[in-house]
Amino acid sequence: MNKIYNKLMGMYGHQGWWPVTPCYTSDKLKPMYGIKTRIEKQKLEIIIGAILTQSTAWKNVEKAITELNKRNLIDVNKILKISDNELAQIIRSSGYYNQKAKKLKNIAEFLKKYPIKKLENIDINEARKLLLSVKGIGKETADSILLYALNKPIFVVDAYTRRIFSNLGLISPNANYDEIQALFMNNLPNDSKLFNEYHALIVEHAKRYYRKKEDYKKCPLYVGYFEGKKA
DNA sequence: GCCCAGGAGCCCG
DNA sequence: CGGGCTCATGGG
Repeated sequence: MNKIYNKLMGMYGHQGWWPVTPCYTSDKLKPMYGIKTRIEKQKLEIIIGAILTQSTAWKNVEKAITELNKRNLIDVNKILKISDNELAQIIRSSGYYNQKAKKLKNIAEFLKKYPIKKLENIDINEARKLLLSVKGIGKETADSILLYALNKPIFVVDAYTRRIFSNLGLISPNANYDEIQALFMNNLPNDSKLFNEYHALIVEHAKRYYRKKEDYKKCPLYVGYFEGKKA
């Protein structure tokens, strides 16, 4: 696991996830990257983005987030105030917009009860359980929120992770979420910074080699892996 | 026109 | 517990 991480890092370098809209506060431009300097609104934007990107290309999500920002809707109370239908139209570009509008309402309601500041200070397992209780938030979205918005050390598993590592023969093609997550977390140091970069690198790598099945065999990791085995 | 995106819920065996 | 279906826009 560590070897592959180092190889990906060598190929693509620091990814600096999660991509967040820069934000002006007291005439100072907050940096786009660097989780420690993020302000509350940017953390909320990450949570919203994590929901909007479910089975959706990030490019379409960016447009929706831009529309939300234009209307100052990266705000729990405002999300609760706007009608489902209006919200759905604003996030239209992200697809599944009716479902996602409801999901945003659900998370906003949840955040009234458990504000981001509170979530940051509770135990990671407890926070995960709470997030999973929200309708529309499954394991991957919950873990993305924990890692990228709350800076908690947890490994995010997605379809790309399964594709790459089953192609390499390191997991079974139908391994479930928990198995895959355990494989990474049991073989890597418990470091949110590492988990952050690793997942981002997996996505970057998969976009290049794992969109079409016929490209899987061109994956440099695959080639390297089997060459290394031979040698 | 066809395929698939940084999934999740629900229903069904 | 796992497979199949639905949700929907936009880019290649």
